[in-house]
Amino acid sequence: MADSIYRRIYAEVRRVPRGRVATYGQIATLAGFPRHARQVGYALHSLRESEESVPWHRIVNGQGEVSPRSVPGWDEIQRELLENEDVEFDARGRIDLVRYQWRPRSRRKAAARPRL
DNA sequence: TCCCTGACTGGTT
DNA sequence: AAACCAGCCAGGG
Repeated sequence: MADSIYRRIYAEVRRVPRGRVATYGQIATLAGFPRHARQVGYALHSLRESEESVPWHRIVNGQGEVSPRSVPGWDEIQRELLENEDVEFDARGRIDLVRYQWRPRSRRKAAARPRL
């Protein structure tokens, strides 16, 4: 299995608290794999029900929007899950990362782009 | 084992 | 602003 890397990714995703979001790139960096944002997406894609403890819905893309997936309808579910956690979407369907992005260590200006 | 595909991102055109 | 392009990695046929 690919767990060595996927495991690290899931572990980081699990750290994202309710009502907050993280970006794919951010998770990749936190997991120790800078520039592997795409792998984070793949890892989440391969999630099974058995891993439902992973809050996949709290992961959004670098622009604060829910990434479109191959299966239509999923994005709506993700948005609902986030709204249930009081995460707000603007008229363009985007989340204000400055306000909602999870910042584990220090709270900085929270650039919309986590430095890779 | 080769080949294809897929929840991304940042930099260039 | 939109389209392209190059990295990046694992799993299934």
